Amino acid sequence: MSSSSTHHHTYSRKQKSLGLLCTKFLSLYNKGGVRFIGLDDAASRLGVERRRIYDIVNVLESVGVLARKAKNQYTWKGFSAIPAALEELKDEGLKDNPGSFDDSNDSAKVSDDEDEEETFPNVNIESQEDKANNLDSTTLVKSSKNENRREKSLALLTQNFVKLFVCSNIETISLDEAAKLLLGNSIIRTKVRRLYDIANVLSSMNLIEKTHTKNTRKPAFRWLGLRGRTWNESVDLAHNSNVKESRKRMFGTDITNISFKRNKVDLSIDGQSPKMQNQEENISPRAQPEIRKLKKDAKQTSKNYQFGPFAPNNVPTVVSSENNTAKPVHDWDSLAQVHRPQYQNQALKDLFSHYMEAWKSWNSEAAGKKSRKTK
DNA sequence: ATGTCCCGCCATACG
DNA sequence: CGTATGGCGGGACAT
Repeated sequence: MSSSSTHHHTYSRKQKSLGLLCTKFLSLYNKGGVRFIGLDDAASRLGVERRRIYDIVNVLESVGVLARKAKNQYTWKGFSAIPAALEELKDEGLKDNPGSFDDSNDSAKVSDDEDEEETFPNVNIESQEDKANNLDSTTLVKSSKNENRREKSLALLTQNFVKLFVCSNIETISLDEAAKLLLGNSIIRTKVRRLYDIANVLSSMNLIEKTHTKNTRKPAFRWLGLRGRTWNESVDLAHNSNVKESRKRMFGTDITNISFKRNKVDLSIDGQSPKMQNQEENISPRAQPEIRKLKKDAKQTSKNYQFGPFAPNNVPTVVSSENNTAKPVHDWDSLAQVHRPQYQNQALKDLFSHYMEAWKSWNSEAAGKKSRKTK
């Protein structure tokens, strides 16, 4: 395989990005009727290696869009499952963070802040059977390993990343900051890299959007959440597909690449898949049957508790101010402004304390760079 | 130079 | 053992 290659430099990184791949994945399986998703099928259809599918699937599962069913098999839950998933992550996040032994404000900031400051991201693994375990050592060991494994999984990182937004009033955050907040056991650098992956797929779902910090400095991501979009099974996907991509180097004649592997195109599960999606991701549906202008959009600034877009259980009549063709109308922006960045609970305060500490130390450490890990 | 992040080696988990 | 998962990070591409 490999095929000589290295010839046509039509190669463009963007075309192979995880985000775009995720968008394709989504549009491919969001078209009604899909219930099961085989990883092999997805991989061959999207023309990528299995490895990439794992990345996507893991984060999608973290937000409820997919659910693992069995080996090589996932169940499509749809965007409508997102609200519940976020809700769950939310109180899960608020619930944990026991603080272990921190009743008073964090005192002193450890002289040597190596890397092990974790305090927030704690998978609340209920130990309801921490004592009465008839489990043989094997199980214990395995469990321990799984835990350790899981500890650094993309899925967990994703959940914690999301919790960051959903549990606080943080609206925008840079990946560096996020990585520091979500310190685990891995080096910051590695974590940031993973965060890029996560951010990309989350972006393709429009749960977040790339921007820059308030200081108009470093790039960062802004939480969009459910906004007012119709996260329902019907239609809607609205991947912001900008057509302003005529930024080619060599020559952009086509997007041809992707070597359709055509591995095993069985498609047994897919009962019907007409013409499926067109070639491009730019579907420009914008159908929007009737755009009831409604009122001026009495934004739900009222009291949705704290985060507007949390549909309790149903799907409110949508408000969706379509967008798509061009720059999405961010009037959520103003909505976001309404939210006062005030911490409403102790947990968040703590979180921010640590955040500040980490930030400062990291900042002072500055470009410590070159961790030169003894290999 | 710094920010992104693709690619795929290879350790693990699983069967 | 073979196969399925998915950490992890070198280093290429973007800005």
